[in-house]
This record gives sequence, C-alpha cells and structure tokens, in this order.
Amino acid sequence: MTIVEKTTRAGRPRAIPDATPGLPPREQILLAAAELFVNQGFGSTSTRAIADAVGMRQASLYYHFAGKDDILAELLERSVRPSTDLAVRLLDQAGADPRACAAALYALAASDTALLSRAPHNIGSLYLIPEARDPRFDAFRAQRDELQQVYGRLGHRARALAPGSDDTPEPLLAALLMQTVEVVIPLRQAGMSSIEASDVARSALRLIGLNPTQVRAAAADAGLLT
Amino acid sequence: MTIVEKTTRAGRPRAIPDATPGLPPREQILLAAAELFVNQGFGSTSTRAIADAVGMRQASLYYHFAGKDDILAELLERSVRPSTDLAVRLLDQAGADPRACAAALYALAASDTALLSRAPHNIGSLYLIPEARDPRFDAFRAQRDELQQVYGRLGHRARALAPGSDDTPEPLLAALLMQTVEVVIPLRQAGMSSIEASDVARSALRLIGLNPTQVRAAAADAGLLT
DNA sequence: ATTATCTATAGATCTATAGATAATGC
DNA sequence: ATTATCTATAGATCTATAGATAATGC
Repeated sequence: MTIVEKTTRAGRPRAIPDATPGLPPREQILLAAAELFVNQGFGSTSTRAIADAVGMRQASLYYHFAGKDDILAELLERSVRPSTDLAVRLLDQAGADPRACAAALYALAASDTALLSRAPHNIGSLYLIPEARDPRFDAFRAQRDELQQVYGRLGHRARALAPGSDDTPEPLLAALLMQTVEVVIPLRQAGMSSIEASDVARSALRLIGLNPTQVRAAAADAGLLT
Repeated sequence: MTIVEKTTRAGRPRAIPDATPGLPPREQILLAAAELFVNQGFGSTSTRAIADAVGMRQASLYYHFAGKDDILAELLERSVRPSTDLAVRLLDQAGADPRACAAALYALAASDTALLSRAPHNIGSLYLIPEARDPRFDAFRAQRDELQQVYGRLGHRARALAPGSDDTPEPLLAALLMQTVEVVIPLRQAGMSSIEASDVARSALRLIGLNPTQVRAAAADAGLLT
C-alpha cells in the first residue's frame, strides 16, 4: 500500500491550474495576502490582486473568508500567538529571581528574533500597518500588549542585577525591549536577512544595564531552559 | 498703523468656511492628510476624506498637489529632514574620538526623541506604512538610510569605550539605535505621550555597552554641545 | 450531496480632469 | 489678470452577492 499524493480536490477546477496543490486554498490565500499586505499595504491591496496572486477568481475568495478584514484578522493573530505563548511560560518559570529573569529575557528575545527572521514574508511587520489599529482587531492588540508586558516584567526584575543603572519606567522599558527584538523587521525589509539572534538578545540585556559578565551568564543560563 | 490679521485670500471662497484661516491651504491639506495616513493608512484614505477633513471639495486638492502620492512624498520628506541635518552636523563635530562620539550619540538620540514626541499626529510613524516603500519615495528612503548610518558610525566609535562588550555588526547596531529612538512611535500610538528624552538617550548608550559612569559622562558632555 | 470553484453583475466608490465662478491684485 | 475655489462628470476601479457549474464523496 503506497501513499499517493492527493492532487485533486472536490469542487469545480480552477480556471488557472493550481500552482501549489499541496496547500489548502485557505492557506494559499493567507500566504498571498500576507505578502501583498506587507509590501503594498492593506488598503492598497485589492481582493482582485490577492485572487490573482493565488490563481483564482476574485469572487472565489469569499467562499473561504467573509471579507478582506477577516484575512487580515487571521494573519495578525498568527503573527503573535507563538511569541505570547512562550513569553507567558518563561515568565512563569522564572519567578522573581533576577538571574532567572535575565536568562528568561535572553531566551525570549532570542526566540522572537528567530521567529521574526523566519516568518514568511516578514509577516511580523503586519502589525505596523495603520489598518491593524482598527478596533476590529483589538483581540490581536490585546495579545500583543500581553507580550510587551512580559518583556517589561522580565526586564524590570532582571535589572535588579545592575544597581548602578537608572530607573527607566517599566512601560518604557517594555517598549524598548520589544523595539530591540523587532529590529529584525526593518533589517529584513532592507534585504539584510542574516541576523544573529544572540546579537539581538545580548543587546536587550545590555539595554537594561547588565555588564558583559552578567550578559554572558544570562546567555549561558538561557541555554539550559527548555 | 495697526497690523491687521489678513483673513481673506484671493480665489473663490470655500463652500464651507475655512476653519483655520491662519494656515495656507497647502499646509492644511498636509496636516489633514498626515493624520489620516497615520491612523487609517494611505490606501484606505481617499482624497475625498482628506478634502472633507480640510473643509474643501475633493477636486480642489488638485490645485495644490498633482495627486495623493505627492502629498505623501512631501510629508515623508518633512518627517526626516531635521533629524538628518542634525545627525550629519554632530558626526562631523565629533570626529573619531570615542568620548565625543558618545556625547554626540546621546545628543542625537535625545533630539530625535524630542522631535518624534512633538511631531504633529505622530508623523514620524509615516515611514512605517508599506506604501512608503514604493520606489517613488526613494529620495526619502535615502535620507533615512543616511540618518541610520550616522547612528551606526557614532555607536561604533563610542563603543570603543566599552572593551568588554561584544562586536555587534555595525549595520545591526545602526538599526538597533534607530529602533531605540523610535520607541516613541508605538508609545504615542498607545497614548503614552510623556517620554523623557534622557531615558531614551541613556538606553541607547547602555545598548552599545557603556557602563553607568560612562553614560553619565556622555550625558554631561552632550549638554555642552550646541 | 457536498464542495469549491466559476461567470456575471449591482452598486458604491475613487481619482483626476474640464470648465465655470467668485474672490483679490494691479 | 490672477488665484483658489467650485460643480459636474468620465472612466476605472472595487467589494460583495447571486446563481451556475464541475469536480469528488457516499
């Protein structure tokens, strides 16, 4: 009994043959829309452009999504969920111990850097489009705020290791750490694709005021986290 | 002889009375468009919406601008010019001396933070819209790259003061420093408007690896720069 | 029978141009 | 005469729905 790649689907065939029959049509749409939204903007991308990129008729999109907004909503959701999940887990594991928090912060920053580096079509930049600020997407915004707060908590607790440092307010610290990790986004846009996650994670620890010895220790500890 | 506020202009009067007669119509358009582009996106903002916000008819925009693109082009240009000018001047003054470069970096970061904090309608965020990446606007992109390079040069030279620190590649360092300053943008979007420029500037110096003593010294030196 | 497409199209935009009009400037 | 608006509109979209069609599934 051999496993045969299923190459046909129910339903009327496409007018243009399916370029990537391996992927479900819904995924094809999401992928094509992601690229267009990221590179041309949401309002400047028509449903026709998405359909053309997929290789189907404009009206066929509406069998899979109720509208353009729903495509964006799902893309936004997917772009942040894995980060938030890991962040909450790491915060929980680290507790209040400053050294543990420094290690967790390193691990989180390195993981997010890697995720952003590899996400298809630099999809991590989707949240930057002004249309994403619409109240329709505030479930996504809430997830993102949660992630940022975790950065803030970890950063705040870890900087207890650096007593000589000043006292940047925690909400500012949280935003600074997010910005640091998200440096990947503009760099990918500029065509620079090989970013070392460790460089970014160490930068985050320096930002909160840790000295080179402490940074090295946190990086080593982070390696031991699952 | 008293100075009388000139309240009328040549040309047919508006159908809706001018709400801000002090500003030239061109400036009114730029201001209204900035707010809409930043909050709703370029492609999702119609020329009608801009005209409505100004209080004129849609077609009247075309007396002042050749099209929507030209409005965006001018806004982008204005959003970066002052920063680039200052950056080039500071880099020139600082030369190769690490301490001078640290002070210049502090001064530049503090100035840009203040500019971004006060720019009307968070206009500094305009470069984030995907449509700004269009080749049409690459004069703007070039200016922005220049600014980022200055951050990179200053950061690279200043971190000679921190020999224990690692060697983040200069292009990554440049992007990290820009990201640090631009933390103002998401914070303003979230409604947090009171950001201390000094907090951000110190964060930039910590990021490149300076210790608290060196950060304080650079801040003090920066105060003496024009 | 169900699924996933297709064709066709209504109705609502949207950008930009043409030409008229009502002020000020000289 | 010049300036800055107006009204009107052409022509090109754009989103979403209705209903037909051509596959697979049972």
